[in-house]
Amino acid sequence: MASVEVRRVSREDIQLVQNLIERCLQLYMNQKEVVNVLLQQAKIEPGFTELVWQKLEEENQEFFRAYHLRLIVKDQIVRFNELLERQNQLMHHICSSEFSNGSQIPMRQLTVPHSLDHTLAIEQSTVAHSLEHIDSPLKRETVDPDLNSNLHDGYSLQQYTPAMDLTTHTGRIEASSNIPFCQNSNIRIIQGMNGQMLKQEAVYTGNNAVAYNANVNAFDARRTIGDVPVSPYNGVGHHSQPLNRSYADTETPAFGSLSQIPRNFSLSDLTSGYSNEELERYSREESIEAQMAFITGLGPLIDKFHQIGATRNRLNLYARLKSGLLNDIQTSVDAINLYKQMVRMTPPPNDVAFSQLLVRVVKLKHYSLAISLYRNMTALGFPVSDYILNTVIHCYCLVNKVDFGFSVLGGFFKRGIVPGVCTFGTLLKGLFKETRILQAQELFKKIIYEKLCDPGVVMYGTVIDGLCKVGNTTKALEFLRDMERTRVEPDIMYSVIIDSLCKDNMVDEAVLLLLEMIKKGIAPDVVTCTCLIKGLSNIGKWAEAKNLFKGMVDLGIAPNTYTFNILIDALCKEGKVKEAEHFLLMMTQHGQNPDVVTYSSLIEGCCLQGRINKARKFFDTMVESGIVPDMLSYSMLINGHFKRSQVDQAMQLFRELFRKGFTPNVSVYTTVLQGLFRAGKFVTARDVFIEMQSLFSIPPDFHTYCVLLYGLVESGSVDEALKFLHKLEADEVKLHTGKNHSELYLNEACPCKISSHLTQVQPYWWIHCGGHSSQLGEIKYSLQMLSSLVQRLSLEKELEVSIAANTEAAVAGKKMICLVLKCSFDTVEWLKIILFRFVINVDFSTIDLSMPKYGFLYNGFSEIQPSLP
DNA sequence: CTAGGGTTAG
Repeated sequence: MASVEVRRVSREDIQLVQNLIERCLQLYMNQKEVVNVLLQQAKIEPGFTELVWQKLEEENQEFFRAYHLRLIVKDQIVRFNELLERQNQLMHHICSSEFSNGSQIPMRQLTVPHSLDHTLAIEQSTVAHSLEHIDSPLKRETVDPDLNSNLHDGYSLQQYTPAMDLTTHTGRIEASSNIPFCQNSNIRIIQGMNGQMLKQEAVYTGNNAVAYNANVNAFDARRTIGDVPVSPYNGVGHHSQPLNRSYADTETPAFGSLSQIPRNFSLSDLTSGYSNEELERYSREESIEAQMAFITGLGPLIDKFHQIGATRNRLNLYARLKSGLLNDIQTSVDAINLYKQMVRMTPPPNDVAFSQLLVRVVKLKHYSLAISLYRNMTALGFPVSDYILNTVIHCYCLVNKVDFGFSVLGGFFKRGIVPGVCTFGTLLKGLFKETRILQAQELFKKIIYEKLCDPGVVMYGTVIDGLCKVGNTTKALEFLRDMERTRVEPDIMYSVIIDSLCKDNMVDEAVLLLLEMIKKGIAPDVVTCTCLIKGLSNIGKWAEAKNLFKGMVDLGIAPNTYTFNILIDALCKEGKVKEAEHFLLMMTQHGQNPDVVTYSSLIEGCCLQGRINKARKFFDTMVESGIVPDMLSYSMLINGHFKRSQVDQAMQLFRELFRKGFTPNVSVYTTVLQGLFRAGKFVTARDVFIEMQSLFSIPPDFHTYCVLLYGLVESGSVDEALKFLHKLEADEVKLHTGKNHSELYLNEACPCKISSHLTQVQPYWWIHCGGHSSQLGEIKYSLQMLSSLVQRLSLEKELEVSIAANTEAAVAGKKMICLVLKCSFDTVEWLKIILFRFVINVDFSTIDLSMPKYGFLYNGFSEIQPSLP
C-alpha cells in the first residue's frame, strides 16, 4: 500500500503521501528531509513526494510561507543553542568560580536576535508560571480559574479526557479523501483545527496554551516586540475564545493553521498494526508533543540564562540523585520543587534522574502529577527514555486511561525507541484493569504473532491474573501450564489461580492444583492454604477445611491473622459461634492477635443468631483490648439491634458514632434506614434520610435507593414509592449505574409492575446491579432483597438476574455468582434455575443455560492457543 | 542507578 511502484497512482496514494507529509510538517522538516524520510520509511518515490509537496504548497501558499519562516527561525535557534553551548563551555574554562547573576544580561543582549529575545522572555515566564501553578494548588485566589479547577481535585484527569473530536476527524477525511487538493482543503483543515483547538484548551494545562501562544508570536513576523504587548497568560484565564481571537481576528487563516499544525497526525501507515481507534488517540497525544516539539529547543537555552551560576545546588542535587535517595520526597510539593531544581540545572540532569523522580512520584500515587511532569519535561526538551515512557504509560493505566497509554507509543516511535516487553505488559495490564478483555486479547495476539516482544514471566502473570479477575480461571490455568513449560517456576501464580478457583467454588480443582504443585516441588505457603481453607469453608466442607488447617500447621506453615479471620468468619456465618470462639482462643496461642476484623465477624455471627447481648460483649471485649471499633463493627451491632427490633438501642449506637468522632458513611446510613423501615418508623427514616443529605451531603447510593424503595413498598406505601421514583427521575438524578431509577428496582421489561400485584407470581425478576466491583454490598443486598421477596411471594419460578451493561460488569458478575452460590440458594427448593446474563460488550446469548457454571463468564481468550511457536 | 505481573479477612 505504501509503495507507488508500477501501478497507477491512486487517490489513496496521494492521500497517504499527503498524510505523511503533514506528519512531517509537525516535526518541522523541510522538503528535502521529508522526501528522504518518506523514501526510507515508506518507500515513497522521491519524485512523487515532491509532486505532492508542490501541489500542497500551491494550494496552501499562506501556510507554507509561514512554515518556511518558521523553519528559518528554528535553524536560528538551533544554531544559537550551539553557540551558547560553546560559550558556556568556554566560560567554564575561563572561570570555574560562580557567576554573578548579572553576567547573563550582556550575553543576552549580545547574541539574541531581537524577536527571539522576546520569545524567550515569554517562554521563560511560561515555564515559571506553569510551575508556579503546579506548585501551589491551594493558592486559589492567585491561580486562574481553569488551572485551579484542574489542580484543585488533585491534578484532576479532566485534562486528559480524550477529546473525542469527531468533527476534526471528519473534516479531515472530507478534505483529503474526497477532494484531496481542492481549494478549500486548507480551510477545512483549519476548521478542524479550530475545533481541536477549543478542545485543547479545555483539555490541556494552561502551560501548553501559554507556550503555544508564545510560539505563535515568535513566528509572527508582522508582530514585533513593541507592537502589541503579548500577555503570556492570554487564553488561559478566559478559556477558549481569547487565544483564538487574539490572532485569528487579525491574521489570515493560514497563520491560524500554522500554529495548529499538530493536526492530522497519522502514524498508521508507517507503523501498521494499530486500530484506527488507537491511532485516533495516538495522534491526539502526538499532536501535543509535536506542538511542543518546537519549544524543545528553547528549554536548555532558558536554563542557561537563568541558572548559569547555579552550580552549588547542582552538586547537592546530583548527590541526592546519585545516591538514589529520593525518599525525602514525601509530597507532591516536594516533587515539584525538586523538579524545578532539576530543570534549572546546568548541565541538565539525564533521563535517569527524571526517571527516578517520576518513579518516586508514582510511588506517592500522584499519577497525574507524574504525567504533568513528563509533559513539561518533554516540552522543555529534556531527554526521555523508555523507562520514562513506560512509567508514563503505567500512570495512565493506573488512572484507567489506558487509551492515553497507547498514545504514548507515539513518543517511542518519534524518538526511535522500540517499545519493549515492559511497555506492552503495562498496556496489557491496563486493558485488563478496564476489563477490556477483547482488546487485551487482541494485543496479546499481536505481541505473539507479530513478535513485538518476548512475553516473559511478568506478562504471563498479567494475563493469568487478568483472566482470573474476569472469571476465566480455566483459561488462566492453561496459561499457567504453558508458562511453566517454558519459563521459570511460576511460584505464586499457583496461589493466584487457586484463589480464583476457590472464589469460583471450584474447590476440587483447587485442591488438585495444590497437590500438583506439591508434587512439582513448589511449596505452598500460608496464602495458598488460606485461600483453600476459605474455599472449603465456603462450600461447607468443614472437615476438609480443618484438616487443611491442621495439615499446614504440621507442615510448619504458620497460620496468620487472615487464616484465623477467615475461619472464624466462615464459622460465624454458619452459625457456629462456639467453634469460632475456639479458633479465637487458638489464635492467641499461635501468637496472632485478634483484630477488628475478627471481632466484627464474631459480632456479626452473634447478631445473625439474634444474640445481641453476646455481640455487645464481644464489642466491649474488643474495646477493652485496645482495638478501636470501626464503622463496620458499629454497623453490625446496629443491624443486630434492629434485627431484634431494638430500635432505640440501635439509634443510640448510631448517635454514639457521632460522639466518637465518626462521620457515618453511606453504608451505615443505609443500614439504619433499612432498620427503621423494617420497624415501621417511616417518619424517623425520612428524617434520617434528610439528615444524611443535608448534614453531611452524603449522596445516597444504589443500595440506599433500594432500601428506600423497598422499604416504602414493604410498608404498603406503593404509591409513595412510585412517587419517589418519579421524583428521582424528574430531578434527573442519576446514579453511577447510569440507569434511570425505575430500573433500579423495577424494569419496564419486568412483567411485574410494582403498583399492580406484588403477590402475583412472576416468571422473571430483573435486578439491575451497577456493575461496580467495589459495591459488593449492593449485589449482596440485591440478593437479600430478592431472596426475601421471593420468599414473601412464594416465587417458584425461574429467576433471572441481569447486570446492567457496565465496564466492570464482568468482575461484579463473577462476584455475584460466588455470592449466589454462597447464599445457600440451592438449599431452598424454590430456586430452580439461576440464570445469569451478563451484558458486557459481548453477547452472552450463546451461553449454555443448562450449565450456569463457571467457565462461561468470559471466553475471550478461547481463540488463543497458549502454546505458540 | 530508573520501567511491567501476582495471593489471604469482617
